[in-house]
Formats: sequence, structure tokens, C-alpha cells
Amino acid sequence: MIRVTLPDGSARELRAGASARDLAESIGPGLAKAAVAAKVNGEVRDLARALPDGAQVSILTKRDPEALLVLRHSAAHLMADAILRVFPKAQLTIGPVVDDGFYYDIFLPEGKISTDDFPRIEAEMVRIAEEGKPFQRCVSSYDEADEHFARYRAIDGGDNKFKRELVAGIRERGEELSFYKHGDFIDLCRGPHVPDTGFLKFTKLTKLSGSYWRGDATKDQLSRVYGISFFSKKELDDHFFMLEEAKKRDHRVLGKQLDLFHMDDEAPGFPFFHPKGARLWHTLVDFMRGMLRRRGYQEVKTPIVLSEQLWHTSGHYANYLENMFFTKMKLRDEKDPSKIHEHVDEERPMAVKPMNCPGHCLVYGTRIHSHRELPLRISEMGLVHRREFSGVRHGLFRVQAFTQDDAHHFCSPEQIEGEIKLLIGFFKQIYSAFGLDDVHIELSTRPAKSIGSDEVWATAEGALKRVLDQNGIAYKLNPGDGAFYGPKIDFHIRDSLKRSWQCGTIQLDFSMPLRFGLAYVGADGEKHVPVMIHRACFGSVERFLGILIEHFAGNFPLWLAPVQTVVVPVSEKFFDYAKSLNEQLLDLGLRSEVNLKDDRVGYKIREATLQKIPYAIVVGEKEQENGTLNARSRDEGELGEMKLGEFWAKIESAASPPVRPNALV
RNA sequence: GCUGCUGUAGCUCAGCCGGUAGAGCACUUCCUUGGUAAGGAAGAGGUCAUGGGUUCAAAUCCCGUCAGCAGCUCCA
Repeated sequence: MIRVTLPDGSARELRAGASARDLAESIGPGLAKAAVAAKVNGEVRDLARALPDGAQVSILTKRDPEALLVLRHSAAHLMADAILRVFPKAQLTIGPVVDDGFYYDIFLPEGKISTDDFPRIEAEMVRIAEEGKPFQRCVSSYDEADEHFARYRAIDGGDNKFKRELVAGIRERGEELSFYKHGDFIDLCRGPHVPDTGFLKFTKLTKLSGSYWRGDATKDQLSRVYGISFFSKKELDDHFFMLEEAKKRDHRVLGKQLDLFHMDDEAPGFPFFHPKGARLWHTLVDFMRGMLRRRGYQEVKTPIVLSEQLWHTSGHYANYLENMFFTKMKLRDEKDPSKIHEHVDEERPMAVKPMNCPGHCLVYGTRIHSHRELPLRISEMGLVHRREFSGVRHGLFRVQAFTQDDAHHFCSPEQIEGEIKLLIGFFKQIYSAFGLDDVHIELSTRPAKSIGSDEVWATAEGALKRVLDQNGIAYKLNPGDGAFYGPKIDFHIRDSLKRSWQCGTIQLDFSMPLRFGLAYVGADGEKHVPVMIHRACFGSVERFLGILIEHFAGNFPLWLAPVQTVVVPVSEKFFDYAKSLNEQLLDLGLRSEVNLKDDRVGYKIREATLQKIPYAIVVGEKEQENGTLNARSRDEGELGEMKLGEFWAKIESAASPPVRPNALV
């Protein structure tokens, strides 16, 4: 007999060799039916595997997020099996689960797979799923590995160099070699898997792309087939609905439809903001400026082009060169003005700033500072340029020039914790104004390429950890992901489609103040080196704007909407009344327009709706006589006839950002 | 940067087994003076991304370049 413990603390006795499925059956038939896999001593395992004595066991059902990963991994096997049936020459490589489903990288010695083949592959997948063949785990010795491969169909004639390489790796690490088979298919796999292929009925192929063996462009090129799998049809349908929704909300599409911005061949990766986009941009910046002022920030404005030498001092030249733009002079030939000399060397070559910190260090360094001034918070809506590889640019999300809502806190070491605490609460307050309350924090530590001593890094990393731990703030650790000058805390926010975006960042830096020879005079009359905290909340204003466009699907709340009201006269006879009403709306501080085109009311309403304008205000004979307006809300439909004062009272509070009190969590 | 796909009117797209371009919407003008998601008519608008090649003839076929899209890699 063995004895296992359940999550509720109770214990159960089972016969020796009993599996998690036996356990589930002993608890109840319902659970046995719902069971997908088991978590044994913290490790997810097949339901069919024997339980060790004394184990902590929980049965995973369709509801557990971990069960979904198991399902998708199994679906990858299902897909691989189907692909081999359609493409018998294909060789499998690796097939992991990713955030958004799973994929399998496949080597095709001849021929090509295309999305046109998806229906055939999916048809095979349905067939295999309906067979409901059990997944069986086989542990193999290394010598038997080839035999397994040869006997089954996972590999073409047992000669798959990719799988051989994987097997060799497993042998080297001294790990157990296991295979999983269902029906005639077998594949090298650590597992675990769902009990049988019947679980995999709700699986779809999603996309296809190229990839390389081991992600290395010099190695064999592979085809990566992506898929997604769920436990139910509803979840699968919902998933595709969300994808459709995301496509509809694409900020590049909405940016065009709402006339917010455009990207031009003449300036790849540099957005052109149209009047409405620029208004949105300024609304964000103005909001941020107000919030910064309230916290004692002092805004500066520093140059965009600075000497190359400065970037040597800061360390960017050594660590960030590939992402920087440099200026190069051109000169006319003195004798032949039609001849131009390119790339003329300058005595003092210049570079375009990719970050604002060196500029702020120069500002700080212009005079002596007392410890009484600290913490000194210097902010800037800093326009930075960063060279990006072609192919990574993406709408407003990834551009080559963007504005950071940047700031640097110069403070004493004792003040670090207070500043970080202030910032965490501050950032969350900002995000909540946009309804972005699902925020999680990540802590990134020293990367391979970095400046500063081990000691300094240890101090800086320790300080950030301490603030998070002492304030009970949950976070995820990302080793090696910090900035080259210091560790950082990043803020990830989830939008209305549950997608996560990295926005805010707080970076601790002991090195740059030292490199720039910055100092403050302490209470002891001696000079001390200040600590520098780099921080940005939106991150990139442009990118944040892109996120907001998708988050709101273009339906901006009143305070953000580039056009808040549009006055629609019923006919030409009421143009004057419409214009005067528009003037009054403008006087109230609203961003208002009046539609004086020769269109019918219905058409103008349609236009206002498509432009997602919060209020269309219809005026005709009745309104002119009564000195009223008739408002139609984008979100609530017709509001009826009312006086301007009444309308204003109704919308006034929504016209400014909803700011909640500053709080840590 | 790599792989695959794409580039035709302001926008969305058709034309693409070669014979110098077409629709809808938008735009302009006229008619219409209208009450909450499309009133009607006429008109204007394109060296088919760009450079080269094949051909009697290229939007159409081939190659290079640029840009975009989906991935890979990297980041705010």
C-alpha cells in the first residue's frame, strides 16, 4: 500500500503501483472523468503513471491552467502525426507549447508546406482525435532509441539528424530518455500528455512561418506550423473571436480610419501624426506633465544631437552603438561645386541621442548641489532616436524616433527606497486613469554586457529587491535582463483584450553619476556621488498611444477623444445656430467641431459614429427656437433635448482624467 | 538582418496564362433643405513602389533595390 496526500491535506491509501487515475477514481467518478493530468510533488505528470509513496498529489482538470499546457503539447503530437501522413518525407524537430498555443518545427527535404495544406492536415487531425487513441509513455535506453524511431512513424526511416542531436543532448545531461506514442505515431518527448487523443478535438492550425534549427540562421531552415487547442469548442471559438477583435482594433488600421497618423515611405519607422493624432499625443503629455508637477519634478529640454565623445563617457558608445544614429558631414568640392564629398570626417563627430540620461547629467553637473536639494527630480519629454533592424518596426509599437516621458531622480543612497516606493504608486495611479489596473512587475538583473563593479550591482539589485519585498509587492525575476548601467523594475499592463504590454520602467544606476563626476555636498561638508534613478511611465508616448488605441478600440473616453463633440445642423437654415453652439462648446474647453457639409442628418450621424466621436449634437428648428441642443452619445444613444448647461453638467467630470489617490497597490 | 508573402486612384480592392487600366467609398460641382448609421446626378483623379532585363509589346514574366505584412532574432 502507498499513502498520498491531497491538496486539502487529507491522505489516501492506495495499492502499490496505483496511478493518479486510480486516485481520481477512488475520489469520485466525476473527477475521474474530468481529470487531465496530475501534479505529483509539484511536477505535472501523466494520469497513468504510478504514484510514489508519500507523494503530494493534485488532480489537474480542464480548469487548471497547467492542464491547458499539457493539452497543447499533446496537440503538437497530434499535428505532427497528421503532418507526417500528409507529408511522409517530413522530419520532425521540436514542438513546444508557446504563449499562444503550440508549434512544431518541421524539416522538409523536398516540397513545401503552405497554408493551403492546412485543411488536409486538419482533416487528419480530426480523424486521429476521433480515434481516441491513448498516449503511452515508453522509457528507453539510449541504444534502443534508434529502434523506437525506426519502428514507428515519427521519423523518416529512423534517420532524423535533428532528433539524433536532441537524443545526444539528453544523454549528455544524463536525463531519462522517454517517448510518447499514440496509435502508430511515436515521438521523443518528456511529456506529460493528456490520456488520449480524444481530448484534442478542438484544435486548429493557425499560421505558418520559417524558422531555423536551434534559431540559428546558419543552420537548416525549417517550417514552423502553429496551432492552438482548447478543451471545448466554445473556448476555441472565443479565441478566434478575440483574434478577430484584435485585428479590428489594430492601431495601424484604426490610425488610418480615424486619421490619427500615418507611416510614410519617406521616413520608415518615423510616424507622422495628423491633427487628431497629435491632439491625442498632447493630451497624454499634458496629463503626464500635470501629474509630474504635482510630485515636484522639474522639466528640462536638452539637445537631440550631442558630441560622440559624450556617449563614450556615458558608456552608450560601448554598449548601445548598434542602435544609435550618427551624423556624417557632406562637403562640396572647393574647385568643383558639382562634386560632393560623402562621409567627411569631423573633428568632433556628433551622435543623435538614444536616451536622455547623459543630457540630464550635464544639466545636473552645471552647479554644486546640496544634500538639502535631494531628491532632485528632473523630467523631460525627451525625443530619442534608436536605429532598428528593418523587419522589427511595427506601427507605433516599434518606431525609430519616440518621445519618452523620461525623468531622472538624483538622490542619496538613503533616499532610494522612498523614491522607488513613490514611483510604484505613481505609475499605478497613472495606468488606472486609463482603466489599466491589471499591472504586474518584473525585476531584471545584470546583463552580460554591462558597466560597473560587481559590488555596485549587488547593492543596486539588493535595493530594488528590498523595496519590493518589504512592501509586499509581487514580482517576477528576470535574471540578466537589466539595462547595461543598472538593474530595473518593469511594469507590464494588461489591456482590455488581456494582452500584456511593457510600459513603465524604473532603473537604478550607480555608474553614470560617477562617470560624469556628479556630486552633492553632504551634511558633513564632503562631496558625495548621487544615485541616479532612470524612470519612464508611459515608456514611449507613441507606443503607449498605440496601446490605448487598441485598448479602447478607438472609442476613447471623453477626456482623451481628439474630437469630443460634433455639432450637426439638420439643414443649412440652422448653420448659424450650429456655429454659435460650437463656439460655446469650444469656450467650455471642449474639442468640438461643426459639420457644415451638404449631407443629410443620418449621413452626418453615421460619419460621427464611424469616427467614434463621443457626442453628436443635432440642432434644428426646435433647438434653435428653444435655445437647446439634442445630444446623441456614442455609448448611450440619444439623450434628448436639453440646455447647454445641462449637457455640460452631465459630461463635465468625464472631460478630465479620472485620477485616483496615489497608492502602492 | 534572416525566411515567406505583398506593393494598381486618397482608402479598400479587382485586372496579372503579356496587347499601354477598372469598381465601391472618399473628393469636386449641380440638384436636393433634410430630424439621429449611406438622397440623386455629373465630373476629376493612376508614368500600376522603384531600377534593370526578356519581348514587336510588360501592371502582368525574370533579377536587384526600397517599403509594408507574418514569423525568427532583438527591444520602449
